[in-house]
Amino acid sequence: MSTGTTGREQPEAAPQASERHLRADAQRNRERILEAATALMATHGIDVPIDEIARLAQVGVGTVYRNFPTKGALFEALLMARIAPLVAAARSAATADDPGDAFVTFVRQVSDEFADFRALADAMAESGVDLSATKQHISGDLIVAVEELLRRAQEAGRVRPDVTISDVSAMMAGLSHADPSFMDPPQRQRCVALVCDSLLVGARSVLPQSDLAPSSSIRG
Amino acid sequence: MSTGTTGREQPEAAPQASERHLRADAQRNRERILEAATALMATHGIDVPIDEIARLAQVGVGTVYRNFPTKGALFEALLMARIAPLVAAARSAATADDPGDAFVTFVRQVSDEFADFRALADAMAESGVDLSATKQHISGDLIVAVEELLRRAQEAGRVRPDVTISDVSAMMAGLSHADPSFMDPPQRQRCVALVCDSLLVGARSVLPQSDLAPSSSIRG
DNA sequence: TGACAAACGGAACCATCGTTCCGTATAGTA
DNA sequence: TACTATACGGAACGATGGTTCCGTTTGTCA
Repeated sequence: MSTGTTGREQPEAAPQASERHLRADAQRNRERILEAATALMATHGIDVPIDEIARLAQVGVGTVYRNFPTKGALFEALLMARIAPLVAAARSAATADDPGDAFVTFVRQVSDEFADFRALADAMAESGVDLSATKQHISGDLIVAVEELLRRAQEAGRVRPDVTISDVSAMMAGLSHADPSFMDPPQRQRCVALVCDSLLVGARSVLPQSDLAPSSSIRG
Repeated sequence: MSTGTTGREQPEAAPQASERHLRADAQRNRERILEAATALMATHGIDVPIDEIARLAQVGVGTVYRNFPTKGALFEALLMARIAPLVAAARSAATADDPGDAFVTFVRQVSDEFADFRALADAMAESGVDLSATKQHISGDLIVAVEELLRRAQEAGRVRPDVTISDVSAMMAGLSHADPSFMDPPQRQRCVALVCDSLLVGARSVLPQSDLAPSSSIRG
């Protein structure tokens, strides 16, 4: 694994990752595996067994292991494919006209990604454990990008100046709990709004209505 | 154990076992098991193997299973012992002179409990799955108690009127991620403060200093 | 002290899951 | 068509962990 260091492993489908010529069936199977793994890890997270991925992809487990040396490697490949767009989004947000709005939009985007791909939330939850070099590198990029976004939003006076990148990371990790299995989308949006309210200067969002929460609160 | 409040524990798990007369060694072993399980689940969460609990308690696994029919039952017994004081705390907070402050104190208390007893955070995280009748009953009590506390704090004008009990539950579930394994205590306190800021009316806490997060936020 | 039910310990059992191995099938090519 | 490197499938392996079983030990009481 620590060979090469060309660093051009493209997780998504990775056609050029194989310099050598892949047989047609091998190419097709690789794509099927990535598809199946994406579908299952989206809903079931990291805990889905390799056997099930193989079955859904209609290949044997051996074929999965021929493409990815370990389950972790497969997991990581999918994860990187998910994180890369977030890095791009954070970078783009950092240069937006209104960094405050861009910050909020980015937080919502991350939460959406957690909901769409449970395995990402899993990775966020178990933050710190068994991160490979690649994963650390890319998620490092993410941190750097968010740091810049945060700085801009603070300079624009939209995000509280006493908030740190650690705070933002931690609050986002908290949001990773907002998976659809026990939280309906409106509730998740309410949480995002609340988290943003806590980070922004003088913000008080109008919380979206939730199905599950009939607010019979005190409002007369 | 910073949670204190009421230091008393109620290790009632197997109803019929507590009814009939227990042999002296059986009684001692039962206590040892509860002690060992508490210690291990506090740091390692629900994932600690029964064998390790038995070893620490210096008993065989069979003895563990004679006291608790399944691992889940043992887990649940410990959990209930942790939740009961929180229910009491919530009830007492609801009648406090300043329900706003009491609300904040309670949120902090829950977060402390998550940090002190990782298994509770695990349970909060996997919210909804395989809750037994007992567990549902007691955590139902907790919800009711927090609901009352929330209502009072809203009536006092301290908590935003548009916040629901679902919001509070969800935000607390998010805080359950704040386990010590990747978050130092000051960082956890910052998160609690941020969450409270999002729920309270016009609140903007002074965030406690974190070891890991030098507050050179806007970059000096 | 002797008898016996209660309790004990931990080997064994079973299910799950990641990973490996190897005999077989096939895409690509001459 | 025949040949072979490549790829395939899935049985088998090993580790882990929850649970059961049973021969042995021990507390209790007469």
